Amino acid sequence: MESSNFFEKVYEVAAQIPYGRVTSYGAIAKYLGAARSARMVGWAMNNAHAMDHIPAHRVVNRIGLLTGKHHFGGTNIMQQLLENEGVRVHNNQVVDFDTHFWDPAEALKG
DNA sequence: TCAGTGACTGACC
DNA sequence: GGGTCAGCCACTG
Repeated sequence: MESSNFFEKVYEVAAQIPYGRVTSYGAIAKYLGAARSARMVGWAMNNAHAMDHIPAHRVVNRIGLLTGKHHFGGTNIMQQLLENEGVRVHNNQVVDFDTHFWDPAEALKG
């Protein structure tokens, strides 16, 4: 509701990741003013797993590595989801990560 | 209640 | 240039 909680904000940011784009845990954490709490973003994503409107597969680590793919119930579900959106993934890593990178600080700045 | 763990990151050596 | 350490905070046993 008020999104006063850190997790709530993480959900809102993650939910606004455009189609075919990806971002990093640190980027979200930094946008929320908690760059040191990138782990919390990861944990939030784990909780976001229950959220249907949270594209957690669009959130990867700072180098575009699909570190959380094992949390999708499958072995390469996360990769398939990204590839389905036009995001090339190779060796569990997003290809041209810098090109597909979506910075919430730039898109949601205000 | 205490201690360990984790979908990370930046700094240090 | 690559490996290691510490910090961050919530959840579980």
